[in-house]
Amino acid sequence: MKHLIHTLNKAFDNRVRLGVMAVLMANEAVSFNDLKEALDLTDGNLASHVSALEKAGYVLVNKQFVGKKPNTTYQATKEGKSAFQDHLTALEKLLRGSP
Amino acid sequence: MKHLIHTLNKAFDNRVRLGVMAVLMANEAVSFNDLKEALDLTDGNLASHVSALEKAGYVLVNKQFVGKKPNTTYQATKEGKSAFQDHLTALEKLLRGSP
DNA sequence: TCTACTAGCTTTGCATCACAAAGTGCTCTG
DNA sequence: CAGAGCACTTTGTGATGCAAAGCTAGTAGA
Repeated sequence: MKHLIHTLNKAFDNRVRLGVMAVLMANEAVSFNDLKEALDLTDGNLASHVSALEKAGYVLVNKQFVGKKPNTTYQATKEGKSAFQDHLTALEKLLRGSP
Repeated sequence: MKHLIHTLNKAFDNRVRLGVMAVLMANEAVSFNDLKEALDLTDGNLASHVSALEKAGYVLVNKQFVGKKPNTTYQATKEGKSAFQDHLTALEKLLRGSP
């Protein structure tokens, strides 16, 4: 008997990735440093989680120069947004105890 | 700058433990086998997660005999319920993007 | 040109964790 | 006595989280 918990997306089962997605749902594009400060993470830590989300096709990476400085921004893909929504509704269903 | 994600309870940051707590919030007492079937887990897997929650003081273990068969039931402690509620509200705040 | 600095990673290393499968000890049933 | 059910515990393997250090490319200052 398959339970709801098995439908939760493994890509989001981590607090940092939840935070990243939450920020990216609320803001169109967010820079590396803004994300890092917003979530209070070390850069390596953030980089690894973001790259995991990128590999999953859930975030889009945009490397460019702003003035003379490199600037990488991230945004959620359409897939990412809907997968995240699905994850949230599954979570809610699970937590409201209504199978 | 501390972010909400750092206030999420580590004891609950796993899908199985979320499921266990959700079931225990909805039902006063649940037996080992019922939990195992409800969540579709192997017994070893369930046992380890439940014992983690027990060590955290979030679930209460009740060993007894029903007729002649051993029967272990679990229930959420008061601490467990309130910690879980806190976790959920933190989650919601995080996901609704309203700091 | 030498040095320092920033942004954004990648690598390393360690500790933790999830999970399945197998094993254990107990009791009851046939 | 054999077998089965309950509730674990142990074992083993592979994935994960995380911090810290290292690295690279470009820029700015002296």
